[in-house]
Amino acid sequence: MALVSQVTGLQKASLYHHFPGGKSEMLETAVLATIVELERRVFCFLDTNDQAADRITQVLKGFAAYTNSGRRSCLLAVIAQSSVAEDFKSRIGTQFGVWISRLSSTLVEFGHGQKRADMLAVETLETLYGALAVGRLLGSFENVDLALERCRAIIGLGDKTGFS
Amino acid sequence: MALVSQVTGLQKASLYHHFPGGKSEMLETAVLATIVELERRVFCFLDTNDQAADRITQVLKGFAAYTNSGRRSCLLAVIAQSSVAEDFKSRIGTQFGVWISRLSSTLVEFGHGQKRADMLAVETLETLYGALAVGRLLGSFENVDLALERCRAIIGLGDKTGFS
DNA sequence: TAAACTACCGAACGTTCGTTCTGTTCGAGG
DNA sequence: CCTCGAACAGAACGAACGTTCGGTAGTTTA
Repeated sequence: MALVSQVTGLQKASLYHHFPGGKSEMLETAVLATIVELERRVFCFLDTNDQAADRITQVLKGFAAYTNSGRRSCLLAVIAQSSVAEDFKSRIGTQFGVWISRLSSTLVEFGHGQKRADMLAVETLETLYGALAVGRLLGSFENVDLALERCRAIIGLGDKTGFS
Repeated sequence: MALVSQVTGLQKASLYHHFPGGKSEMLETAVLATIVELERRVFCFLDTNDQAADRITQVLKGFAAYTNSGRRSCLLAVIAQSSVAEDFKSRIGTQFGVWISRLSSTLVEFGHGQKRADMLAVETLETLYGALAVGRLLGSFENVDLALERCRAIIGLGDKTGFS
C-alpha cells in the first residue's frame, strides 16, 4: 500500500476512496486491467480482417511492444508463478484458454491442421513466456527478440528459422 | 515466518536459532539450496562420461522429475519474476549462464556448431521454463511433457518433431 | 444560495510482522 | 553425577501493515 501510495502520489486513505474493497480490489482491478491491456495490445490483432499470416505477425510484434522486448514482465505470469491471489488463477487460466483457441483458429486459417494448430498455439505462448522467464533469469533480454523470430519460423512465417 | 513455522513445526523463535540472520538468511539458504538441487537433479548429468545425446536426455528427464512435470514450480523462476530478493538475481543470472554454457558445450560435442549450440542451449531453457510458465497460467500441465519431447526434437535427438 | 457530492488528506486504529529476550529440555562428555 | 551446549519455546517488543475515521476544498445539482 505504501508503495502504491508513493507511485500514484495519493495518500493511502485516498486509495480507499477509489477502491473501497482495499488491497484485494486493487489487485483484482490490476489483473483485469492487464487482461484488457493484453487483449488491446496483443491478441486483438487475431480478429482483424487482415490475412492470417499478418495477424500472427502483429500479435508477436504486439507482445514485443507490450513487454518492451522482455524488459517489462507480465503481471499474469507473475501471479501465475506466485502463491498470492489464488482466486484469480482460474480466471487467468480461462482467459489464456480463450487466447490459445483464437490463436489456433488463426493458425488453421493460415493452413495448419486443427491438431497441429492447437499444438502450435500453446507452443507459441510457451515460447513467448519462456523467453520472458529466461530473460529475467539471466538479467539480459537479447534472447526475447530472437525467440519472437523463432516463433515466426516455427509457425511457418519467417525467413530466419532458428532451427537447422 | 508464521507459515515457515507452521510447515516446519518449529516455533518462530526456534527458527532464529538455526538462522540467526532471520528472514533474509533463510531466503538466501533456500536460493542456494535450490541451485544445489538443480545441479544435483538436472545439470550434473552434463558432466558424466555418457554420450552427449544421453546426457542431454538425462538433463531433460531430470528437469521433468525436478518439477514433477510442471506441477511444482522452480524457486529461481519465481524469484526472477518477483521483485523481492533483488540481491540474489545476479547470483542466479550467473548460475544460469554457467548452466547454459555447459549445455552448449555438450551440444557442440553432440555435433552442433558453436554458435548454433549457444542458441540451442538458451532455447532449451526457454522451452523448459516457458512450458512451466504456461502450465501455471493454464492451471494444467499436459503441455510440459510435450515441451520436453519438443526439446529433444529441436536439438536433434528425438523421433517426434513437434514441428512440420 | 444551499445542499449534495466528489476527491482528497492527516491522524489514528488494531493487527500482523519480523525479531529478541529469557528461559526450559535433553542428550553427550567429562 | 554434574556440566555444558544444542535445540526449542513462551512471551513480549517495536515497526510496519492494511484499514478507518473525521474533516477540508472544490465542484455540481436543485
